[in-house]
Amino acid sequence: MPARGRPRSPDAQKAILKAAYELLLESGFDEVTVEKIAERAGVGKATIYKWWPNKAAVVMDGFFSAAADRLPVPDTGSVYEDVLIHATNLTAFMVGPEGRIIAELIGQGQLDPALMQAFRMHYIQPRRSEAMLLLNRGSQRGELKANLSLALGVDLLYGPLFYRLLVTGESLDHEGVKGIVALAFNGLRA
Amino acid sequence: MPARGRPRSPDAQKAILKAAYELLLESGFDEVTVEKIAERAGVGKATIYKWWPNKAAVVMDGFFSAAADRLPVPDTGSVYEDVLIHATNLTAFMVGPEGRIIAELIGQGQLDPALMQAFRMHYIQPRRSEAMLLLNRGSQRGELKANLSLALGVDLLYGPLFYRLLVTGESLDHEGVKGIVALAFNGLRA
DNA sequence: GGATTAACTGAACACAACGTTCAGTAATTA
DNA sequence: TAATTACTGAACGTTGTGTTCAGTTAATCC
Repeated sequence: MPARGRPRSPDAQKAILKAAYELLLESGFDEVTVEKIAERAGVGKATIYKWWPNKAAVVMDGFFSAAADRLPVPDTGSVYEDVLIHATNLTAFMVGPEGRIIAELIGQGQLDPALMQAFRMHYIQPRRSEAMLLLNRGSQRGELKANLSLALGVDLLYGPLFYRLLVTGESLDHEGVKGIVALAFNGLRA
Repeated sequence: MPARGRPRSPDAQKAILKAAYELLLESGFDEVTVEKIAERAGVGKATIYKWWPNKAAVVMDGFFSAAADRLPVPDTGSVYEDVLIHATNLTAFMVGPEGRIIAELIGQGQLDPALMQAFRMHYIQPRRSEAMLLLNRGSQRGELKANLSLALGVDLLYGPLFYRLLVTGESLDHEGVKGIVALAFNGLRA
């Protein structure tokens, strides 16, 4: 059942998302305005409001469509190694230019529940699933505490990383990640 | 050296901070406007801008002046017990009405470095200092790993709490806190 | 091909909040 | 009394949001 009238322009959609992401990367969330997105995308402002309810929604969609790649999920045979690699990759992302974006979007999310839910669904949950996969494999191999809750394990491992990114603002280099993961693992091991 | 002209009105200051905090509690950060604060405080808007650079600054100051009490620092003789109590108290705060405020302020902080720095100085650091005091006592008693970095220990214990508050949105009841603290402590113990 | 349907553009608009400015008035010290 | 500084109340400019509307374009249906 093909639509009746003029179809939605895929080019316009792509251009909008791309422009939104570029502007976000260049200048930060509250420098981005819907008018600028429209201008750069070569599109009428009304078109944007036709498909997204507000600025935050477009910008977040732009982020998802640009940064949708999932992190590689390592499989070295050791949970500890796997988690260290995964956490290191995630951290590398978070301290780069994308990290400021993630922080800003989570920040905005604190004022906008719908936005936060979208961010959880599209970004947080996938990362958690990846991590839980690793932990689950280790658990099956008997490398972890018998009745360990995987979700709790993820909280313990990744919580401190986000805590630093969002709250304390401390730097997060490779050594830092290693320290956190190592210490947390003392608690998780069989 | 008493000031030259008319002195700053302490009543006005108090009224402004009180109004800001009340509005924040009632309606959330972006429902609060400077005009509403001025109106409720019975004060000219110009007076507010005379003493604070922007809305975020007044609102945060209002929060500090209302919620400035530090958490009681327990001393049971057991680090584990002490930390559990402290973490439980902090969590109780964070899941209450104040918790939404904390999340909103940290959220705003992601877009405003000066604001975030103020929040760290007035709220985050004191909590961390309290926690480090507890850990330090335990360390002196030999209850913790020999060369444990106290700062890292705090990250491991409190990171997951903030992570849940700000990122995953999972509920945080007493059992949840207990689970996190217990698991983290496996990693910290001697 | 003509009629219909729906999307897109571009411009105008109303609205809200921010932050500024200014004239007039109040409180304090020299 | 003069000088100084703060406070009020109102007006103002600016920016960004989100809406609306007339005109145009791209598709399907008959």
